[in-house]
Amino acid sequence: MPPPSSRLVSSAPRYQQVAEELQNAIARGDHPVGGLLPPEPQLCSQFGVSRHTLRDAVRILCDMGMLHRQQGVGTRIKRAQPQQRFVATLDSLGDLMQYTQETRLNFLGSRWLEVKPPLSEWLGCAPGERWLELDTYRAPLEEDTPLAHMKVYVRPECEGIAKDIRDGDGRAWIYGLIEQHGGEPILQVRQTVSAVAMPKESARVLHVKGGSPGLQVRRQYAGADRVLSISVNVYPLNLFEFMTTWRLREASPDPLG
Amino acid sequence: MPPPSSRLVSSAPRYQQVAEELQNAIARGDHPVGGLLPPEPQLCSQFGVSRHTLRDAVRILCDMGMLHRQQGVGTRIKRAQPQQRFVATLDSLGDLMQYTQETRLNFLGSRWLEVKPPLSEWLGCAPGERWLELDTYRAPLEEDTPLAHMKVYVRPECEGIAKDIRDGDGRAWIYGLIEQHGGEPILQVRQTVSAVAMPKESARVLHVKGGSPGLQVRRQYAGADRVLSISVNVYPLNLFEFMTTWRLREASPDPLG
DNA sequence: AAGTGGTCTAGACCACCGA
DNA sequence: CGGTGGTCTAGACCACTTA
Repeated sequence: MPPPSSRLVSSAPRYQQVAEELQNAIARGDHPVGGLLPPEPQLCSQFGVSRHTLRDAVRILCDMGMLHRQQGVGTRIKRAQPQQRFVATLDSLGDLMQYTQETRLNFLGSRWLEVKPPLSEWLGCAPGERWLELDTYRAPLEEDTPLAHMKVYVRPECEGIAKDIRDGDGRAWIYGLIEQHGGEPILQVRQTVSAVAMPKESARVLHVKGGSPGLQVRRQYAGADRVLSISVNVYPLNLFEFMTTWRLREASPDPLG
Repeated sequence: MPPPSSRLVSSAPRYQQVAEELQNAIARGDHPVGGLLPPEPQLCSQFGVSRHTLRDAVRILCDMGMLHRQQGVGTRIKRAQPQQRFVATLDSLGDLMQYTQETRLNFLGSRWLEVKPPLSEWLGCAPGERWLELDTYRAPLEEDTPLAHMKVYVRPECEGIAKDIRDGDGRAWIYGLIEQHGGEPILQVRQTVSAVAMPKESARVLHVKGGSPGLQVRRQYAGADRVLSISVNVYPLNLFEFMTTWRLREASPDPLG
């Protein structure tokens, strides 16, 4: 077997070359979407590489979402083109609550309620279930001008959160409290941003006119198989922007650090 | 060498165990942040695994952003805790313009302007530069009720975009047009969502009252070293929600498919 | 039972970096 | 130059799926 280099053009590692050739073959339609790739041993001999090298190549295409490997079955072609081109990352949800550091969470009250649509849909539960509603607002550390009105809905077993917020130092972090009281890790967060006409209740808290423009940010915190909690934030005009940066997946990993 | 299993508790693959042990060691401070991990051969004997298995383990921690490998130097500890816990992905920006399929982009007009703040900041250029402003709106395919008012700002060399939109079939896709005319791939998209009081101009286009609540979605399309274009969308109340789902990085890759 | 991908080993050579 | 991580091979056994 000749050494892997000694080619003319290619200086790229063999597994990258194989990945590229495979990608081209799939894009060309040699392997139809939905079908199975030939077994690894066959591909190995076809490309003249060891199984390990081939698997490194296949891994790349899996990461790009084109292939899906399943033990005992085979490698299925999911897409002819790479998906997930853009990726956004969060450092442990720090960005989601970016200004937690400079603000304080204040307790207004809490009450039990039987949820109705659309709340029940947001919670992923049947109408009529009992959840605890926490009424809070967020303000700068030294002032008391509210920046946001927030309602949080938690399951009965997380009732203790209310006390933590009421008696805490205001540095509480909904995300952490949920994991702590629910005893279940948060695996997924879904965030929905929309425009709202300021509801009366929020308007009163935020000292703005009812019906004036506002931003509603709804966050759904989910565990393995159920919604653990949701929060609904309302921000007045000009006080809040939500920014997300998407990077090309292939691009160098975070040039900023 | 005993077979890799025959332990009591662990059924997880050895490389995952090693990754976990390494992660714990780093979290404990055995290997200080900023320092170098012991060389791979040493770690191999320490964990009693082959170099390949060890490298699989190290790869996991690299993916979690805790380690950084550099050929000829070593493996440096970047963080004691995993970063980038949550990840959101976009399928080639399909979600960003999710309803492109069902709507049409309509041309209203275009004009040259010398940009001023805040536009110049959004464009990442000096005030006074000349950009082309495209005025457009988006409506359902069969109707003409506008769903969104959109302004797009492009560099002079992308002037042709105006013609494409005006004379096109309305299925044009800003993202694609920019890459096509600019001759430069888009590497990053930054999206900023905020509440707005409906500007007069948008209000007229959207047939709503000026000053009524609206959602502004600003998108900055950037190439390798400069902003290629930005678009500013304004949506009326109740017609648009922006949703993002963040998943735990370690979680299984997209249970929904 | 046969065939798939998943894991692991032992050993080799290379490209790169810093002293 | 010596040591690092990067790549690659040949071969082995295992876990899983399907029939």
